[in-house]
Amino acid sequence: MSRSTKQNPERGDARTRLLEAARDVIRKKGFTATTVDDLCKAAGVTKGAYFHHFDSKEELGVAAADFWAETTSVFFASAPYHAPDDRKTIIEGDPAEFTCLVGTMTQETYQTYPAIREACASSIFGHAATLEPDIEAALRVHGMTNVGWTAQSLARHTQAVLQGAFILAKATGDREIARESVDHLKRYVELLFDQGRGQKSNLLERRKP
Amino acid sequence: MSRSTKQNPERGDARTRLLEAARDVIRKKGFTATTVDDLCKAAGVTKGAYFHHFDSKEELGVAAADFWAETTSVFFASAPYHAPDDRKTIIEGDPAEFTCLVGTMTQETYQTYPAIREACASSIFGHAATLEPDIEAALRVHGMTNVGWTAQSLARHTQAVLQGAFILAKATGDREIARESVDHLKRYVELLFDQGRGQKSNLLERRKP
DNA sequence: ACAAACATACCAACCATTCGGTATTTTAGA
DNA sequence: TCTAAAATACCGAATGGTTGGTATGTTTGT
Repeated sequence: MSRSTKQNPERGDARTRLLEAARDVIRKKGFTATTVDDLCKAAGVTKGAYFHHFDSKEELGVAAADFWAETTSVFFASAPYHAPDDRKTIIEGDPAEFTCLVGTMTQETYQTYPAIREACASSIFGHAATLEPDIEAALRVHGMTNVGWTAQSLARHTQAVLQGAFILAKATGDREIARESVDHLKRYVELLFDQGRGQKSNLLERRKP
Repeated sequence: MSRSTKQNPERGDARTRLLEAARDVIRKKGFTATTVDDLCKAAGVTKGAYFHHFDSKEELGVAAADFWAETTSVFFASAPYHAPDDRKTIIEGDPAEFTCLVGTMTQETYQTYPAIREACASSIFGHAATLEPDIEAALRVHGMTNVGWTAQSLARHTQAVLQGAFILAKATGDREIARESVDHLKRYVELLFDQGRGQKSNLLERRKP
């Protein structure tokens, strides 16, 4: 993929560097406020290179959302909470990693750039979907059925909390407030499964280890 | 406040109409993508009137955030869940009302327009603060102490959930998904207070250092 | 040689803001 | 109360910098 040269070892990487620049700059300034020149400067690339790789700014937005989905999927897959053995571990991890590009872009593009909105939605709900098996496994482990909510909706709720937590963090400039929301989410999940355990022992006398 | 005329009964209302236009247009397109012309057209006002009332676009952003805080405070104060009665009623109300202007603007302006970010933060946390007395009252009613969380953090968490829920709604184009997140939040609050009621001594034992 | 990857110069549309001017209301003095 | 002047509200064409995009040339690997 990379076409490096003796003179310029960066050559051939323009596309990737532009996507990384998009990830960083758009999260700070937003999609609309980020100009093509901003991206070129941040990536150390000329406009010619930019429009060689992306036909329009919209196309870059879509590519950036896809890039985000791919790169953070790697993070998701290797995250400790992806070990499907206990419900407490579902929400572990560093919330700073969730300064979500696609959440930011969604707000700006949902009415104006349908293609970008769609790519963002895929990323958000793709991530949510990776949590579902864990939640379902936890439900099974605790023998919980008919709980009044679905694994899918809880998985999506975690995404909502993270997105919202980051808005509060941006509003204050302090990420601690985001962690507090994540703590509430964690407590919620614990209560959900504690309640499940209690109900089960009530119904089935003794619970299994 | 209104300075109506025989010829033009709308005269004197330009400022208010611009703020209403800002509320509506910015929520759809975002702050940066919304041009001054957009606002003038939506408000039925000329550029001259716009810059008579607002020295800059940034100033309008601040004014719009303040306007939002004022107008939605009225809604908050009259909302049914503001009766400090029972915990279940805390989250009632129409989530569609929370298509939050200040949440949207926060994402776009937190790095580029500190004044707007500040006004948005005031609105968000001002609303959160109105929930605190209710939560504290509910804690008192249930005789709960040392619960490991504060009324402030729970109040802020509700704002986070609402903000996040709306991002998901924008991503899907379906507001039902927002309601699901609010349902999870409601369930969380119920569990918090159920636990307080059912196992008060147990809770105190476990949490005490 | 050929195509992909990049560079440079340029442009037309757009956008926030300015500014000279008019209409209307309020204020202050006689 | 009447009036002149000051203040406020509004108008809309002009401006100048910015922006996404283009046209065209150059370099590089195969």
